[in-house]
Amino acid sequence: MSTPSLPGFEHLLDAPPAEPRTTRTGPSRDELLAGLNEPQRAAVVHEGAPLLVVAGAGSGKTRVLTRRIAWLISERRAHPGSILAITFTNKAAAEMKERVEDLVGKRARIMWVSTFHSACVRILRKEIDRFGYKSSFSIYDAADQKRLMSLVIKDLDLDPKRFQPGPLLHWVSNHKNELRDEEQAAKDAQNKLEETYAAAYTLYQRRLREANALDFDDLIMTTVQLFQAHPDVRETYRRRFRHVLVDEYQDTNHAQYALIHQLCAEQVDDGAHSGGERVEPAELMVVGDADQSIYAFRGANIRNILDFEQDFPNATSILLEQNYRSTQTILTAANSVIGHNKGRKEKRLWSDAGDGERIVGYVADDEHDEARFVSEEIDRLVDQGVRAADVAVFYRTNAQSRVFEEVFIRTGQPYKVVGGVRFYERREVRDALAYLRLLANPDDQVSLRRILNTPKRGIGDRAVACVNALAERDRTTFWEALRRADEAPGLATRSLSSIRGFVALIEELQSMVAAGERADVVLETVLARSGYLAELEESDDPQDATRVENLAELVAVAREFSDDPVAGPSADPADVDAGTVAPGLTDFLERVALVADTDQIPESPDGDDGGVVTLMTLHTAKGLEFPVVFLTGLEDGVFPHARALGDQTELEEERRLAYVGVTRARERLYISRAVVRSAWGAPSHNPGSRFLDELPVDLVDWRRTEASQTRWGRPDVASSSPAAARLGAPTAAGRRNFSSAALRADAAAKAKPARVVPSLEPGDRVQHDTFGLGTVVAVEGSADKSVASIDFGSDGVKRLLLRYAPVEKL
DNA sequence: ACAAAAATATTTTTT
DNA sequence: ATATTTTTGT
Repeated sequence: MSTPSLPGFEHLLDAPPAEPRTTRTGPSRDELLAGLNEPQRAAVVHEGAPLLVVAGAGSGKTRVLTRRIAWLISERRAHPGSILAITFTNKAAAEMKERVEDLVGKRARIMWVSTFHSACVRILRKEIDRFGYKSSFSIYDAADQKRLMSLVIKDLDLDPKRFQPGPLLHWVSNHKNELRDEEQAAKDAQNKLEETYAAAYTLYQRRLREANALDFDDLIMTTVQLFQAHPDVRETYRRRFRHVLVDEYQDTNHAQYALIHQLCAEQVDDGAHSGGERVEPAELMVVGDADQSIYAFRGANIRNILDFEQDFPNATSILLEQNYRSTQTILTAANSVIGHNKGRKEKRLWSDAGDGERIVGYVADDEHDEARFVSEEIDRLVDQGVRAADVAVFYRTNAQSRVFEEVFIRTGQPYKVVGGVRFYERREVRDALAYLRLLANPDDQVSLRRILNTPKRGIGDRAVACVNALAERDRTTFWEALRRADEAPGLATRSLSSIRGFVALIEELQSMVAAGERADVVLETVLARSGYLAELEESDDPQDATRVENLAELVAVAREFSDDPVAGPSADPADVDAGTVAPGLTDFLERVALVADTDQIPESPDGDDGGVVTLMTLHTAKGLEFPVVFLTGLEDGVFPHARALGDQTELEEERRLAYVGVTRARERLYISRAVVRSAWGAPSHNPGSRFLDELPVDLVDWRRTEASQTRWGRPDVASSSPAAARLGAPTAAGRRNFSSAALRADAAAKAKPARVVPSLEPGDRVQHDTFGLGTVVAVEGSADKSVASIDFGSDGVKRLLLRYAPVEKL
């Protein structure tokens, strides 16, 4: 047969397919099917037609997925490199990979197990040059998008009152999820307003392109477009992936659906010459549960799972209803709540684990009272021998975590907030990353402008405007214009020399990256040489101290990453496996962009200290399970969220969220609400959540009800009553600086020996790429750590790290 | 150009 | 109530 190039594993084509170890080092048939019930087994061994597995909560779908992959590899002799498994989070991907590896060994490593986004990035890094992007493209997250859109609004002179970045981006995102590009949006505009939106979309895309950047939604849409525009590329991947598995299928959006379809659907013969022989489509298995679809707000289309059988003709489906996680009490409650949704396919979870404990309910005076109840209850449970790590507290919105944190800090209960104020969204972290991104992609305008004057180096709005004018006049990038700032009309000399300093800094750092330096070393150098760290360290603001700690942690993350030989996701795993590709700066940035959760992962069960209590939103909780769960804030307006109250569709999504929450619990479930809750500023009085009424009455043991409370706003005479709190006596809470494990930045990062470190002595004349001619004043340090002070005349005396500085001895 | 003061948005949920 | 953005003052 003719062998078209399969990216990244040409070497495999030469080797005989049956490696000796496939004979019988792997698990036996029986091992792979052990402990599975009938439908689970059927799913594992299914062959051929597309398969939909409808997996109720706790029905062991992860097990089915991992066993199936192992089965494909060891029983059906599928090459691991021909398997693509899509999960919802990177964490889930890592876990799945690990479990499969446990079953079939190291060769599992070259499978593609990742999120849609990671998989697309991997494809795009390799192929996007066909669309005129550079492979070093940046990935813009929500904050970058917002910044860029703000610029667009300004450029288009739109009324900032009527056109705000948030709603605009939401609109754009919807279009991208539906695979509608800016041209189509413009064509479809029905009225003036939509025309304006489309115009913003168009300019936004142009700016992204100029910045050689893609936003989250682009990652998927662009991959789909790539496959459309270049059938040969699509064929490459169609041939490559013989088995495609998609988890959480109910949360896929249209673009993701289209991608799967491109890879797995029967090829419609367009009559034309597609060159080679037809490829059998990949075997597809999707797993999901329509009742757990909770991401419609970001474009997930529940129809993808409901219509699976139409979309993929002759598909079969398998239903998993037996639950291995929870007590029957919890399942009955869950079934009862979700049963209030209309038009769903009936599905009743059952368990043979017995009834277990009744659900405990509590009506609190206010959110503090609720938190206190939770905290005291956890104390009691711990006394009874429950481990703190087995307990989770769920809430609807991130803001609600605060009260719990306050109480836990006061009582000394160790806890961990998953998600929330994300590490990677802190200002200092974003600043540091902006430097790195600029180094990887000099066209990245958003990052460039973010750090241009951070720390303050005297490059103000005026200077930026001048440079920008130059860039526009000469149709170059902003960065290019910066480098040629001396040609910019109207630029103050002062600003010019600042800019030169900045350019020199970046260029030196770039040379470090070009030399293949480790991400952590680059990062440390950035922090030191930019003066960013120094500025924070000199400040008296106590917040800046935690910022320094956060940066130290970032360095630690980078170091850990650089030490991990299999970390690089952008490289093809086949390459990584061959040991040729070490994780680089780009890989690190990718990890950071695509992984939402660093503080993530609730404590692993090891250790003997009982671990920590986990706090998270209901959305984050999806896919997890805990022996004890507290479901808090069950009030109309909070959960279900106020915005959903008027809309039947949204209300049903909230109900599914409740269903997800309830089914996370294994043994004990607590539900609570507060009569009064203070939402940004003023307190508000919320009625109980309608979901509470949907629970079977006899399943809930109400410890305290509204009726048992005192009438006229005078609860028990305790110092902690709301009344007392209102009159001064502000709790000593103050500001909480819940810094995560402070990692000392005992720098001393060993640097690799570099090649040509010019040996200089005071008095030597040198040539610098940016500053021109200079005279060496002093040299400190030795070998590759040497720093020279060089007088560049009008540009002043610079201290340069010789290993990276673009200087030449004359 | 920068710091301080004032206005303004922000609270849905995330890759 | 807090964080961020914009305006004002030096």
